[in-house]
Amino acid sequence: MKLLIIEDEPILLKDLGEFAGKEGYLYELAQDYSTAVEKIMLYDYDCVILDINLPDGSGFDIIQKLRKHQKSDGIIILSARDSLDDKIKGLGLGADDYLTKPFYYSELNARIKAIIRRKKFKTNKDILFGNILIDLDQHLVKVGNEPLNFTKKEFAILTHLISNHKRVVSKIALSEYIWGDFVDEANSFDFLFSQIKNLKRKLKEAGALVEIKNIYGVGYQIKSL
Amino acid sequence: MKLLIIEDEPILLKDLGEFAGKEGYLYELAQDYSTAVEKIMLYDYDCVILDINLPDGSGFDIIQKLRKHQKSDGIIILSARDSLDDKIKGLGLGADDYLTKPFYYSELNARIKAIIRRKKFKTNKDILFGNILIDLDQHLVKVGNEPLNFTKKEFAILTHLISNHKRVVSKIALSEYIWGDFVDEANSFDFLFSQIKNLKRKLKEAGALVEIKNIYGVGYQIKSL
DNA sequence: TAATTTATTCAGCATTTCTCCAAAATCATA
DNA sequence: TATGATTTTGGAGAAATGCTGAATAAATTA
Repeated sequence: MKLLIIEDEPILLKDLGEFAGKEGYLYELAQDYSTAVEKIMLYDYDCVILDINLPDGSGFDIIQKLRKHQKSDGIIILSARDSLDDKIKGLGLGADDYLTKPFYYSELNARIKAIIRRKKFKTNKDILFGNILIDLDQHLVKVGNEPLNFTKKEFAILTHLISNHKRVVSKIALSEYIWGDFVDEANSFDFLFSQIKNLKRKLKEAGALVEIKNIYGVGYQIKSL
Repeated sequence: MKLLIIEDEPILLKDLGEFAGKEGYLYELAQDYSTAVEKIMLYDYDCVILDINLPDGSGFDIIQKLRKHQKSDGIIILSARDSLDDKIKGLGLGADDYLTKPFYYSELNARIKAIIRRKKFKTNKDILFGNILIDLDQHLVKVGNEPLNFTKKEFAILTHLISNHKRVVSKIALSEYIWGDFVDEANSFDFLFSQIKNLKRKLKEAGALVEIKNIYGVGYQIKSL
């Protein structure tokens, strides 16, 4: 579950980052328009949180760029102005939701979760795969009826595999999703293997009816048994 | 599925090679203009990944040469400059897509797959031959409805035969396609025979309604039964 | 700050794929 | 049919890829 947070005001940006971390999201930060555009063009996020007023460009532009390039990232607009015009314009360009500063983090969080549910899993309900139940609201995974503790990265990998369960996710794509701009210096996927290992172990111990399958030389695919 | 990667910057070239290997492509590397031109004229690639700025010649030239000689290789341009002019010029000369550095490998990969689908198989959908379904996205082959595991080389041979199913593919052409500039000291096609052997076995075991036919002294042709 | 949890790194082991070889089978045609 | 060339087949060992457990580092929490 990965967010991109775009906000020029440094303190708010930092706070938003901390909020994201605490809530168990993976995230990247962008402080200006050009950084944001670069990141958006290069990679897929589950949800983009976007300040409309940036010093070096318009947030509306970013929305347009995303949609023009068929990116399906969720978009939540933050704006200081409580302007109905801005809201209409933003939603018209393809944003998914709108929040006026100041806002409560709980409010932001609720909207992020709603959007991710809708966009990434295309449902409004909890996500069920095999006997695995993902409760986005609580950032919780249940196997059968027992809650199971996953770390941030394990959770991210698991949900990413589940939302892409119809395809093989390559090691590179998975690594980029989890670790961001991924340079493979050591020519090794050791860190990915480690995460996958723990994920598999926990799933097995809990009796999950799913299998994370390796496709030799390519990547992984999750299957329900 | 074979790529030619043209890039003068050694580290990026190496990284691109590793990426290609990891994603399950066959590939060759060229570090300069003249090597690239030579390879392009001699062999066919499914997709050429091309840095526009080379020390000893222009990437635009390479595109022109390819198109002038009716080669149908897909072409993806890499460029450091985010110049609209370059993009327009490249696409005008016959390139298929464009990517600005830096880029994420998952993004590059998505574009390669889209191009190969369009160019090699002239379709945007999955490829169906006999009861064999090839899903390029997943690097997956289904026979009937059962997924079947092929190795990188088996997969490459199978798709190459299928995309050329209307003619006989010579042993030399197949070998060059799989093993690159293939020097045949012992005049032996042992490598190829080994691969064909396994390919045939897997297809047979899975009940595929195709036959890989040997044309004595020439090569192979795949036929649907 | 100390204690605890999470993430990364590494070396050794396991598995899968590739190469190479040799023997058997098949083919073309003299 | 006999002959040499070509193809098929089986399998051993090498190479590439993936997995595991333990040690260390980093981050988080108390």
